[in-house]
Amino acid sequence: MRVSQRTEYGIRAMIALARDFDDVVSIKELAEREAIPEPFLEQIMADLRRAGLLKSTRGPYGGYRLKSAPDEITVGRVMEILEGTLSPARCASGCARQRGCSTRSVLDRIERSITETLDDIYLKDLIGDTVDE
Amino acid sequence: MRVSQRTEYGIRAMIALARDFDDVVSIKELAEREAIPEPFLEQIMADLRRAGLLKSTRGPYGGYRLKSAPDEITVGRVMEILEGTLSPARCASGCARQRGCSTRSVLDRIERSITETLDDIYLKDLIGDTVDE
DNA sequence: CTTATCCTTACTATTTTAGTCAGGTTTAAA
DNA sequence: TTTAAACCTGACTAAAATAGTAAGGATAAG
Ligand code: FES
Ligand code: FES
Repeated sequence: MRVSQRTEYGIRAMIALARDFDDVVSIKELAEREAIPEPFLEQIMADLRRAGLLKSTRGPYGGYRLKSAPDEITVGRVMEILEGTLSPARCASGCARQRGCSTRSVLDRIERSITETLDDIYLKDLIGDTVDE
Repeated sequence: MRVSQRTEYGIRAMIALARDFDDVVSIKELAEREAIPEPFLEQIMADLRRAGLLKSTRGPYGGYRLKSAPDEITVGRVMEILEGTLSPARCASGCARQRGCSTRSVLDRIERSITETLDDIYLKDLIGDTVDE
């Protein structure tokens, strides 16, 4: 049940952008600062942009910035995008046997508690911390 | 962040044994009933036994049974054994940068809420459900 | 003694994750 | 208007984790 490296990188990048909310930061810069492989980060940022969390500017002096303020973006949303879902279940949410499936009822409870926890943590709450890796 | 097949099988097997608390059930029987590959289940059961959740009897008419009553075993304990840990963090709990690591603080919060949730669910609470796969 | 069962270790195959690469598109600035 | 710095995309490869298999030994009932 570990979180993927991809997600971890994404969270770190988002926190870094939250700290630098007024600036546009390039992937190159961000990758260096956070010690993340540049082309890998590029993919991650593209996903976060497509999901509507970032806006990008192309060309020289271009880069990324948060689309909303750090106190409007939850870690839950970031993780949901990067992990695909926050549910630990192995079968789709519309599974026919869902009703009455013991394992599923347990996994659904886990999902609810994760969601509740993460929807309460905003990027803003994390920018005070000193290390991000 | 999905749970492994191994863990899912393990939970199902434990629930099945909870239903049949008075009997000794062989792996063969259990594997058939729950549609789990027999030699794979064998490994899983051995882990649960080594961790102290099951007791086994060898030889003909042998098999497994729960070591404690279904109202004394939590799903949290079962999952902890099968997953190794309930923490989604990628680095060990003694990581040097743990203090002040933003990502870690988020992952630790997730772990706490998962643990709280799962330590409240006993096998007993699940034996009423009709389907287990 | 034979057979059913657990027990252990080692192996293989499959799937997922992590990361790379190549080449295209946009845009600021010289 | 050319150049270069950035984003953008999709396909590819490598590594790691997971799922599952195989082989053979140990124990105990009948
Ligand atoms: S098998 Fe799909 S919900 Fe349990
Ligand atoms: S790097 Fe180990 S706790 Fe964050």
